[in-house]
Amino acid sequence: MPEHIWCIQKCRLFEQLSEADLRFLEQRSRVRVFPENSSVYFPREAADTVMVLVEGRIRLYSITPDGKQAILALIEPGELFGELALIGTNIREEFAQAMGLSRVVAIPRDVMETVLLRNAGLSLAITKIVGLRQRRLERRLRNLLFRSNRDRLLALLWELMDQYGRRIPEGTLIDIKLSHQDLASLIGVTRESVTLALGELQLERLITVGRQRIVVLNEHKLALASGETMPSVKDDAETKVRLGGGKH
Amino acid sequence: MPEHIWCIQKCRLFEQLSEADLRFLEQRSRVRVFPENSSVYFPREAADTVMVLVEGRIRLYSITPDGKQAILALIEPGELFGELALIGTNIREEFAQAMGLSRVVAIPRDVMETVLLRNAGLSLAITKIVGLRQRRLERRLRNLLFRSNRDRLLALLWELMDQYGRRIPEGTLIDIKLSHQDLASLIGVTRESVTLALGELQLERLITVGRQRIVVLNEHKLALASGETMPSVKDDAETKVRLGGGKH
DNA sequence: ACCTGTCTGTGATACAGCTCACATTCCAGC
DNA sequence: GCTGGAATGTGAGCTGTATCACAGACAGGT
Repeated sequence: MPEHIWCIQKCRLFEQLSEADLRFLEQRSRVRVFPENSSVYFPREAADTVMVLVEGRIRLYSITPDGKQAILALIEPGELFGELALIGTNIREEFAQAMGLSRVVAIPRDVMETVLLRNAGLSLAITKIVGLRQRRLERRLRNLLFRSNRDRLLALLWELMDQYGRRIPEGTLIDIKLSHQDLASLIGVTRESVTLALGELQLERLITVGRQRIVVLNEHKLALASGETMPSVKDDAETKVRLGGGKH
Repeated sequence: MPEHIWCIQKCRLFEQLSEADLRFLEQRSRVRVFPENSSVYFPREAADTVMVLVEGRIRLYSITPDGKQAILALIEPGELFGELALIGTNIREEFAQAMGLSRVVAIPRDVMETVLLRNAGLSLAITKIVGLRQRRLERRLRNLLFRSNRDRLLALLWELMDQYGRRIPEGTLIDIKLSHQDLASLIGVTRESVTLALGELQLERLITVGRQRIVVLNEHKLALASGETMPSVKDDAETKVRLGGGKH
């Protein structure tokens, strides 16, 4: 009962649960610790637990046929992952790897389901979380489709700034250690291309780069460049019909 | 009370609701009909309703800065969409367009939330649906990252076969009308490239193509080619560590 | 049966990005 | 402090795709 409860309570998700439910969860779930770079789960492994990350950072990725790593998501403390165990899926589809020493609570599927059925509020909260993740995915998707190498990187920086940005005197520090290779794996380009593009952006005074360290000098310009601030819409019927090459 | 109830009940999602809740939903939501190619909603529009598609088909897409259409998802009857209204988001981020004459039930956010809070079961069901959609998105993401034009198309065909496949004598018909342009918009390549690649696949006797009509001749070969059947895992510690260019 | 607009097919050309092959810099751990 | 491995920087090809510019085929409406 000691750290379990602490871990679970720490996650704001569960704070609305009753004492009884908390204890129930606590008894049935297990805390596991993963050293840096160790694997939390693999594709094809049985997916019978939902995971909550307590501390550390998890990288979800898959491997393309030609051996390249494609990062699907980075999980932060307090976040849920492997939650697809909740839906019927019985095997995992990606790799999950600890990026630093990580502590994880694993909740069996049926336990989670029971608690959810008893707590409509929690259920709703989870729906919202999954929904949020979905929105992130959709954004990423549209930032990959049809976009140049450079634009993908800009969009990624924008996203990262949103999530990990921390104000410092010079500008906004992206407060997470990612190698060029990691960035590349996030947007589906080669490591060399990232190096190149980062160099260019630095020349343009948009950012400054150091080893695993990026500072955004001008948020506004980045926003513009990444196309993330939607243009002030002035869409009359005309515009709509012409847009895109599709059939309209 | 006439067709409303009918529409809502038809959607299996809601079949577990009590009479009272059904009536509540029915009173507060509105049915709307959209002619072919009309818009259901736009980016930046207020997102205060969750939509359920009763009949027709909806295309969710966004427009890239250089005017290309990127299709995020196709919605089928019985499916939920615009569900991000449920989470805090207050504006839509994509275009929703009717691909054929479509009938939609629009449920105000607060109504939906009320019903969800009263029905943990429904809540769980929705979580599962959103989860499913998420899995689709993740698959798509990894099928775009690092993959050649041809492989993207193969992966897409596989996905479409899964979803719209119908057995006919010659093989499996992909039972949905999509132009080459549509396919292109789904995988982020040009229309010409799709035409080319489809031609190749036809030469290889993998598929036969007609106007807005694709028949998969050999599912098994397609599965292999699309890389969707994971290779029989034989991952010892060795393999794991080397895989991908990342830092391990 | 027309005929108009959408869909499809095909080439010539340009260029962005990948590949491969290194040199260099940095940091962590002994 | 060294020093080995990871992270970064840079260049010379090559190749896959986008672009552009058409021409033909089909479908649905009048």
